Formats: sequence, C-alpha cells, structure tokens
Amino acid sequence: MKPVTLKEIADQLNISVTTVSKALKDYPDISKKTKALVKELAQTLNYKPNAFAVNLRTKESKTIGLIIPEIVHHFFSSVIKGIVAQAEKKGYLVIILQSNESYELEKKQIQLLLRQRVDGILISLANGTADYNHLTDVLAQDKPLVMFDKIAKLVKCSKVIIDDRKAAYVATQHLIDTGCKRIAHFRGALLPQNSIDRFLGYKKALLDNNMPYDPSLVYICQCGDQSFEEGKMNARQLLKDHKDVDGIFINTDMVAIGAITEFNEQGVKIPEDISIVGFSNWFMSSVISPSLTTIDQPGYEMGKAAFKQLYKEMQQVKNKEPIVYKDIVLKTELVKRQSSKEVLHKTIH
Amino acid sequence: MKPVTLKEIADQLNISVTTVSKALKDYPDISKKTKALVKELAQTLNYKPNAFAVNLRTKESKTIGLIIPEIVHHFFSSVIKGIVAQAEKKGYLVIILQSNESYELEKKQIQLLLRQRVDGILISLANGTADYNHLTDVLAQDKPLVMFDKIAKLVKCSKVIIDDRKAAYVATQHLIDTGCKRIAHFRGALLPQNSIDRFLGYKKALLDNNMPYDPSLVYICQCGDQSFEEGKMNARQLLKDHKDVDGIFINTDMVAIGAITEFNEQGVKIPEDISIVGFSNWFMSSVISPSLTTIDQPGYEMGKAAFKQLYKEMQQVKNKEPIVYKDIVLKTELVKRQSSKEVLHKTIH
DNA sequence: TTGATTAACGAAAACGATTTCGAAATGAAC
DNA sequence: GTTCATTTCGAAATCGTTTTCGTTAATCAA
Repeated sequence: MKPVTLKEIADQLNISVTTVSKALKDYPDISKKTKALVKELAQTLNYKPNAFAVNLRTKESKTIGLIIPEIVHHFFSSVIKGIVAQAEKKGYLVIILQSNESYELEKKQIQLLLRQRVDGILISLANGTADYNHLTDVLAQDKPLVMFDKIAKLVKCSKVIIDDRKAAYVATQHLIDTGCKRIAHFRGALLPQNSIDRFLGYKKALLDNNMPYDPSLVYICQCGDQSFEEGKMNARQLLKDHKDVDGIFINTDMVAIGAITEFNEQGVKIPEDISIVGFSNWFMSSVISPSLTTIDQPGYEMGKAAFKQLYKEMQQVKNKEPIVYKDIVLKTELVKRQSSKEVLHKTIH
Repeated sequence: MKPVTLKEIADQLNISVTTVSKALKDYPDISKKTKALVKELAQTLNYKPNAFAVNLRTKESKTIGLIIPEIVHHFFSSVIKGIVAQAEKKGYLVIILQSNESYELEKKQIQLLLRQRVDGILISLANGTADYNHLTDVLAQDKPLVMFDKIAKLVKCSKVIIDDRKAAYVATQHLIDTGCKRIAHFRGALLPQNSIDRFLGYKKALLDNNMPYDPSLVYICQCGDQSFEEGKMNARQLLKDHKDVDGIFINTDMVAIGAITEFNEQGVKIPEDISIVGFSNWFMSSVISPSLTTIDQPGYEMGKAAFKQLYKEMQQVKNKEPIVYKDIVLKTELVKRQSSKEVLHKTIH
C-alpha cells in the first residue's frame, strides 16, 4: 500500500541504501551483478523515487508555473497546449494558475509558485498589472521568468511576443489597399501594451498613406467577458456617429464578431458597405458569415517558444552561467476572408 | 539570493530551529514574546517554507493532477477553469497534462503524477482508453481518483457526469415537439460512452413517440480536429441520401456548425427545411447564423464538482476514513435558438 | 614480502521542515 | 525545604534521496 522506498529494496537484498541508489543511477563503482539485481527488484516492486526527497536534495523540482489571465479563451488555451506539450517532452510538469485579470491574484500566485519552488515561471500579465515588484522578486531569486503576449516592457527578462504594431499596420494597410477611405478602429482598454501597440500600428498606417487620423473614429472596449456585446454596441454607435466609415480594424475577433452580428441585423452589407478586419484568428472567425479577415496569432507556437526559452534559462541557472535574456518576436499573418474586399490593382508609376 | 530557511531565522534570534517552527505555527508552548519576534523576522526576511521539505515530512503535496484529452476545447477549458478556481480556494495547486486522446500517453502521465506524489487525480479519459489498469493502480494506492465527462463505468471510483442519454432524449423530443417527422442523428465515434448514451437517448425518444428508428439515418463522425469538416461532409451526404429528413440531432456543436455552414451554402433553409439541435452550447453556437439550438453542458460546474468530490476524498484519506465513492450527475438544459422551430401547441385530451 | 592500485561497497552527512519527548526554570503548595 | 505543576524551550529522530569520502579485500608489480 505504502510506496516502496530505497530502504526496502536494500533490506530485501541485504545491501545498503547507498548501493541501491547508485545501482539505479548506473554509477561506475557498482558491479554489474548487483546493478542487475537491484534494477530487477525495483521493477517488480514498482519502485518510484519520491519526488519530494529528490527535489529536496537536488533543489530542482522539474516543475514550472504558468499564470494566465483567462483559461477559457481560444488563444490562451492554445498557448497552454504548446507549453504543456513542450514541457512534457523535456520532463517538466506544469502548474497552471489563472489570474482572472486581477493584479492582486497574480501577485499571490507568484508567491504560491515561489513557495512551491518551481524551477521557472511563465506569465502573461493581467490587464490591471502596472506594478512589477512581484515579478522582480522572482528575478532577484535568480529564477527564470519568461513573459509572453501580455508583457511589461520595463521588466528585464525574456519575452515572447508578436509585433502587435506591425500586425495592426498590416491589417489597416489591407483595408486601405482594398479601397477603404475612412477607417475606424475598435481598440482595447488602455492598459495592456497590446492594445496600445495595435492602436499605434493603425494610426501609423493611416499617416503613411496620407489619410487623416480622426480620434472620433476610435472606439474603446474593455474586451472582457462581454466583448461580444461591446462589439455590437460599438457598431451601433458607429452607425449613428459616422455614416461615412467604410472600414474598421478591430482589436480582437470576439468584438469583431459582435460587430458583424450587429451589422448583419441592421442590414449593413459586409464588405460592400463596411469592410472589417479582426485580430487573433479564432476558429469562430472562419465560420461566421461573412467569414472574418483577421490577423493570425500563433498561440501554440508562442507557448512552445516561451517554454523553450525558459528551458534554456533553467539550464543556464543549473550550470551557474549568467542568464541571457532574449526577446522573441513571432510572425503573424493576415488571413484574407470575406469581410474585406479584394485588393485593388495598384497603379504602376 | 538563496531562499531563507528556519535555521537562518533561528541563528539570527539565537534560538533553536524547533522554536522557530513552533512559533510560526502557533504552538501553545511558545511564549507570546518569542512568537512575535519570530514572526516579525520571518516577515522581513520574506521566509517561505520549503514545500519539498514540508511534503516529505507530512506526506502531503497539496497538489493534484489533471489529465484531459484536449486543452483547446471550449468545454474542457471551462472544466479546467472550474477545477483550478476551486482548487486554489482550498490551497491546492493543479498540474495539468494533456493525453491527446492517446491511451499510451494517458498511462504514462498517470505514472508521472504518481511519482510526483500528487494527493489526488482528476481525469477525463481518452477516447481510445479501454484498459483500466493504470486507473486501478491509482486506486490501489488509496489515492483518490475522480473521473469526469468521459468516464469508465466499470472502474470503481467517483464520477461527475451529465446524463447524456436523457439530454439527448430531450434534444430529440424537442425536434419531435416542433413538428419534425424524420429525424437523423450525427453521432460520435464508437468508444466514448458519451456518444453511445447520446445515441441511445435519440433512439429511445423516437421509439417512445412511435417513430421508426432507421439506422441509415445515423451518421458517424470521429469528432476529432476536423469535426467541422465532418459536419459539412455528413450534411452533404445526408442531402444526397435522404431528401425527406427534416431534423437532425447532432452529437456536438462543432459538427453542427459544420452542417449549418454546408446547408447555408447549399441554400437549405434552417429551420424551415431542416431543424438542427446540437450538443454542448459553445459560445460559437449563439453567434452563428442561424444560431444553434443546443444542450448546455455545464463545464465550469463540472470542474468545480469534480474537485469538490476529490477534496472530500482527500480529506477522508487524511482522516484514515474509508473513501466513499459518489456518482454526481449535473443538470443539462435545452437552449432554444433559431435552428429549430417553435414548439407546436399540444392538443389537450 | 611489501607497497601500491583497483574494484565494490557502506557510513554518514546533507537537504529543510515537523514532532516527540525531555529538560530546565519558575512558581505554587504544603 | 520538599514536592509538584506549569511554562518555555531544545535535542534528536524522521521523511527518502543523493553524494562524498572512506573502508575493505583483492589484485598486481617489484
């Protein structure tokens, strides 16, 4: 009933615990005969080393912590999948925690993970997080910390991101290339860096194309649980405020889908009357009618890359080398679908 | 840099490790004065008990394992969220593993978790799992194991499920009540119990209403990654095979959405020509056009209930009481939307 | 025969906390 | 002054491994 220990194996074979331990780990100073004996008995008794004891000695837990704002989310669950898959390949287990977009919870969870003595931490910040002491605490302990997607630029650690600004630029440029003359933007809340960058990309694309930037065309939404509703609301408001808008770049697919639904209900034709480009490429976006042109955000790859970087840093700590931080920028892609028109033939000068 | 230990606190205060430990845990045989001193120093040094050492002594890890077939999945990610939230409330951490619907992986992961000495395991089985030795291994060690959603009826442990059969019955009955005369069924693969039960519910509803059961109206799909495509394919095939079908009960929303898409493309009117009822109530189902009538499957609640049961059993183990197994059946609900007609006025006898 | 080398194993000290069992000191009671 | 109880603390064992450093016995060279 109780798990088998080294001592029990040792007693049964009338040898010492030391020898058993060494035999199982193929130390060169144990004879082949005893090694065979030990290994066989361990097998039949179904011996499994007690992880606590091993960790206590070796000061490694072979466990990492993962904190994300929201689990039920296509993008984030893809990230989780990428992380878990990669971690398992390297023999690491993943403890998952959800911050619920709350700074307080995030802070508490970091403490929990540190107490658990995880070997490293992966985190995507809560929207509300503006204070970074809990993060620098981790780094001060020489424990690797890698941030992904929602990051804090000011914290000195590795980061895995996409170039939100560039992606937003591409999205907006696509609207321009397909003939849109007056382009609105539904942006996210003020805090997460992503919203800011996407907004900046939108703005830059306009200016680079000699189109005026009009702040009244920028609508803010919190992108929380009811982002679908927010998309509908913003769309309704836009129809009242600006009849001349013929294109919208929307911060995230869920909001875009809300907007599409509203436009469908009001008889506004997409893309004939208004073109729409979203962000993230959720599965849903390919299914809705009209299907949504959007920016593909590689969640699985991001998870994979984040773990790989963390792994590298954990190895560096193990070898007592200094940790080398890295910024990894993943590629995004515009996925052309029905909610935007065909690209106009460009005139050749 | 290195984490603070009891010994360091003891040395600084010139008292023994024992006293420090006791002080922090409010043992009655330590004076208030030393307790105050110890607690204050622990606070300022930011002392965190070494989880390994504690676990090694107490033989508790305050950690549970969670194995699911697929993380990127609306239903399962909701379950994860429920589990993680509830676990955190009780001071437990969750190690998450994904079996990828593979029996082999599932088996290996159970071993991993046992080695890690988790206090309990939550699992939703892979479709391919037909051999239960890895599960009985867990139970043989007196380690609580709770299965949810995709379960093995034969294994003696607690289970949290919905009544798939009844839910399917309700779904089919709804189609009948709204006037459908010839009802098809897109079912899942043969193995997971859920598919079988949903099929049986469908069949029973037909028979109870004196409608013939026609096996040629039952289409099978694997419900894997391409279930959307499978939905389209099946819909196309159905249109060829049976022009007279006016209702379909579909195993899962993703397939249903594929079917709706296909029908939309082929100009088949929903619900006028064909009514559709899905299963799961993914968010997508409320957004697609026409929106999908479906069975709401409470993922978050299932996760919550599963952890609560596991917690109960972990307490029982702790108190050396025998484990009491329980079958928990959660309520499902029919969510009426646009893909099915209004219920006919029933004649009163 | 002596000294050096090698092969094979074990004793014991960690790792950091918890807990049992005493011990010392103080005070109270007689 | 003796006895007894109470308060306050610590020594030491323990959890299960890992790893260092011996120790023994055998082998070999000269």
